[in-house]
Parts: sequence; structure tokens; C-alpha cells
Amino acid sequence: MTYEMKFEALAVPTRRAVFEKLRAGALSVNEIAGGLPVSRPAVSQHLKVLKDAGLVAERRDGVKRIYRLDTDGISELRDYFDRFWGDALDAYKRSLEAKDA
Amino acid sequence: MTYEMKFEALAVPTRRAVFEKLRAGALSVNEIAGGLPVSRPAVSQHLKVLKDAGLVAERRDGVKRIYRLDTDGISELRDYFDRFWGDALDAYKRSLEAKDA
DNA sequence: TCATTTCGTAAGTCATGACTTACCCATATA
DNA sequence: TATATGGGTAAGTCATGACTTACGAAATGA
Repeated sequence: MTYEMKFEALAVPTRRAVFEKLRAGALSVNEIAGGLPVSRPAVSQHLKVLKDAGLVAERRDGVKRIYRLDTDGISELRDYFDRFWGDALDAYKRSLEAKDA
Repeated sequence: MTYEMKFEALAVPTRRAVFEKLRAGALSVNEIAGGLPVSRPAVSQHLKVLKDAGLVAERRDGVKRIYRLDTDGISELRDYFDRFWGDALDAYKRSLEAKDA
């Protein structure tokens, strides 16, 4: 659930493809694996990493597992970069003022 | 400069420490390496990855190289998660309406 | 109960990349 | 010129982790 876990989860192309597939709505594991160039077990492993990172959530529906995006986990990343961007702008402003003086 | 490069850059703990060090302002390579538990060449390698990803920028100052955050690159990530978060919320709303019907 | 579907997990392989040391080049200063 | 400072690059080592196949377990339907 740390930032490190979230970044690491999204760094792997295949795992990011899994993440992006859920963008339009919730899907079962087989639905996610369809079209991807890796085996279904590989997709299961990626889903576990994404779930442990707090980026996706799981629901049982009979024999299926339905995965969906975790809005809270995603908003953490959004807020992180929002603050970071603000800090970067502040640092830039200070560098300009330092030049003026 | 792709998203993949940015995420991969931030996935490595040491490299994220380098990135975080620039949060307060621009620093030389030796200043960045100070305090970190890796060698200076390792820091140079991390800075190259961050620069290629568009997350930091470089300026020469005599014999020194001064690194700073790249606000444009960071804003790309901010925007990415902003949109993603919106999509996740929309998907959630649709799932509720589907239940009502 | 038996078969099917869906999916997670175990174990093993193999490539990637994060580190190291050694080296080299460029800039400033005596 | 030397000499020191700052830092990028090369090459090699080693651990990590992204895959695979094989297997097992839970839920449904016949």
C-alpha cells in the first residue's frame, strides 16, 4: 500500500496493460487475460501485485473473481503528484528570485 | 518520455530517493549522492534514467552538473492519474446504476 | 457424485537491471 | 602546464522478478 508498491506495480508493461483494461469497468480474470500475450496465471500474479498495492479491488461472483479499479489507491497517486508538482513550481520560482537578487 | 519510462524510473527505491531529494530545490550530483547508501556512479546512472524519463533536467555550472525537477514531466503524471481517477469513479457510478435497473 | 469452469499457487527458468570498481574526460585553479 | 575537483561511462557480478507448466481447490450443473 506504499507509494513504492504502487510505482513498482505500474512499472511493468504487462501489469500496466492489466490495469488499463479495468479502466472502462470491472472484468473477470479470464476477460482480462483475453488478448494479452501472457498466460492466465501470469495475469493472476499481476492482479495480486496490483491488489497488494491498493490499485485494484476484488469481488467474488460465483466461481468468478471480478476485479475493479480502487479509486482510493489511485487518488493517493494523484494527490502525490499534485503536491510534487506544486513543490517543483515553488522551487523554480525561488530559483528565479535568487537570480534577481 | 513515455509513461512506462516514468513509472519504471520511480519504481526503484534508490531512484525515488534521488527524485525526492530534488523536491526542495536543485542540487549537484555530489550533493545528491551525499547520505545515500550507494556510490556516486550509481547516482549518476539513476539521474540518467530520470532525465531520459523527463522527470528531471540538467544544467551545467562550471565543472558541476546541477539537476532539478522537470515540472512538465511531473504534470504529465499528475494529469494521467487525474483522468484515471475520473474514469474509475465513472465506472463505479455505472456499476451502481446497473444494480438499480 | 462426477464433470466443468474459473482461478490461485508452487516450482523452476531466464533475462533484466541495480550495483560495484576502474577508468576517462572536462573544467577550474595554482 | 600540472593538479584537483566533479561527474559520466564501461564492464562485470549478482539478486530480483516476470514468465512458464503443472497442480489443486472452490463453485456450479448434470
